[in-house]
Amino acid sequence: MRNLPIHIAISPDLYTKNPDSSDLGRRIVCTSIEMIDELGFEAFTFKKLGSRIGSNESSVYRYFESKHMLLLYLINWYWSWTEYQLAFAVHNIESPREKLEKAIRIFTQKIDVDNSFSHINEAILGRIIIAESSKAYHTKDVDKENEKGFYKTYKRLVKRVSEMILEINPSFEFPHMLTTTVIEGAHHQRYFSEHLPALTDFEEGKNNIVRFYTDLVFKAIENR
Amino acid sequence: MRNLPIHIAISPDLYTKNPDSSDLGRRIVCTSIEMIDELGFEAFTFKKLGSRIGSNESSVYRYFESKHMLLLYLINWYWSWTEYQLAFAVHNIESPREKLEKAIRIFTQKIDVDNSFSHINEAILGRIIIAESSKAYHTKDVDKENEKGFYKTYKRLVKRVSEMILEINPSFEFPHMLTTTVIEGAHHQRYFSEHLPALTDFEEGKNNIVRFYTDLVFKAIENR
DNA sequence: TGCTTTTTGATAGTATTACTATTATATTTG
DNA sequence: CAAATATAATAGTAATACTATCAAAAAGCA
Repeated sequence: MRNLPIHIAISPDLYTKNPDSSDLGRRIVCTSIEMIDELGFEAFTFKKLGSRIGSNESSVYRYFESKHMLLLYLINWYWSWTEYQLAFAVHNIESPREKLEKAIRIFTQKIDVDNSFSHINEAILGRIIIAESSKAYHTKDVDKENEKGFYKTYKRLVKRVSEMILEINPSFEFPHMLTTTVIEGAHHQRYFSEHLPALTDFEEGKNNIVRFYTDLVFKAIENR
Repeated sequence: MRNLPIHIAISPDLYTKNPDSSDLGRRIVCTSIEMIDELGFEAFTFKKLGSRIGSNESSVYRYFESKHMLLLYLINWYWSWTEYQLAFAVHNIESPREKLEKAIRIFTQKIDVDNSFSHINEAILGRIIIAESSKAYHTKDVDKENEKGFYKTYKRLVKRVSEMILEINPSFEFPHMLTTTVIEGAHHQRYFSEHLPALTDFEEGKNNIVRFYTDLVFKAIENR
């Protein structure tokens, strides 16, 4: 997938004006990624963002209704991008086990920059997803927002991986649980490894997160 | 453990004045649990809490420095309570496998009220832990707060379960990862089952969450 | 080129939040 | 009963998460 100019389409429900349609919009997105990473989501404001990009608050509001909608946009962008990574990784691979192994690696390995999408730094965005994405759905509005389709990118990805699992073992009862356990779990382990190391068994360069979850999945779907 | 007046001690670093030392303090804690559950953590304020308990904002601030510290207090209370549940459940049990199985059940089953602690409703508190607890450590201050010991109750619990795992298989490489994967994972599944069912395989009354994670753990620690 | 439409920028304003500070009034304790 | 302590009431502050308005700049196009 490297260096191919693939375009990631985001549902118009997630923005007021498409940030990909103007230079200002793209600067809003890429600078917001930097700033959320630097300041954390709570300390990040549209006012600060506006002044950093040499514009102002009201211009940002013309693209995104709220901070929260911007976060949802970023999350959906990230999962769409991951979906492409996944599609590319399993392309032309026959073996269902090999396909699943590649998928697990994508979710559990360190997130790397992908040159295909110039203005977005996926490594930084990955850190935001790890640290902030749960705040997007742990809200009193989840149900309403779920109906509006704000989480559909993630759900589609989970469905895709679940199908890979069923390809290997069609009688496995819990493919969705296993998939979300791996995706969310890997994020936790990455976060813990940096901030709460007592909660993990991370060791630099030993690929423990990938190894742990790969082993976990293949043992789980085995018919004893 | 039912109906025994066990006392849960919380580190004084987590409060300004011990809420367990006065009637007002206990009302602050138990009413805050109700209100966070009703309103969600972001919409919950000390002002609203003060007026609900027939007191006011400034009185609440005398017990807790901030909303965030109150959340940390609740989280530590919850994990201490879970630690008691765990100790009680494995007491007098010889078999390491049976002990671990009981532990997994405690983390994955539906949270139930425990009559031992009159003023706190553990079932509601459990919902708060599931929906809000990740907000406590996904902050720019994690490292500082970790040094101050604000997460030590949770870390101690994870350590305890990790030791149970190692009792069964001393050569298992990732006991902490496995433990946090189960605890955090089970919380996610409970949340998803209510709000994002496409992400899980929950079915009422079929005990899928307990079954899934029990199976996952025992297969994972097996030496193939 | 001029003219219109659209996009952006600047300023102002609002309600609410997350506090702090002060002081008066209860309540407890010695 | 006095002194100490706990609580309640009020006021105030800086910041946040927006909304509204309007002028200036840029883009589209005849």
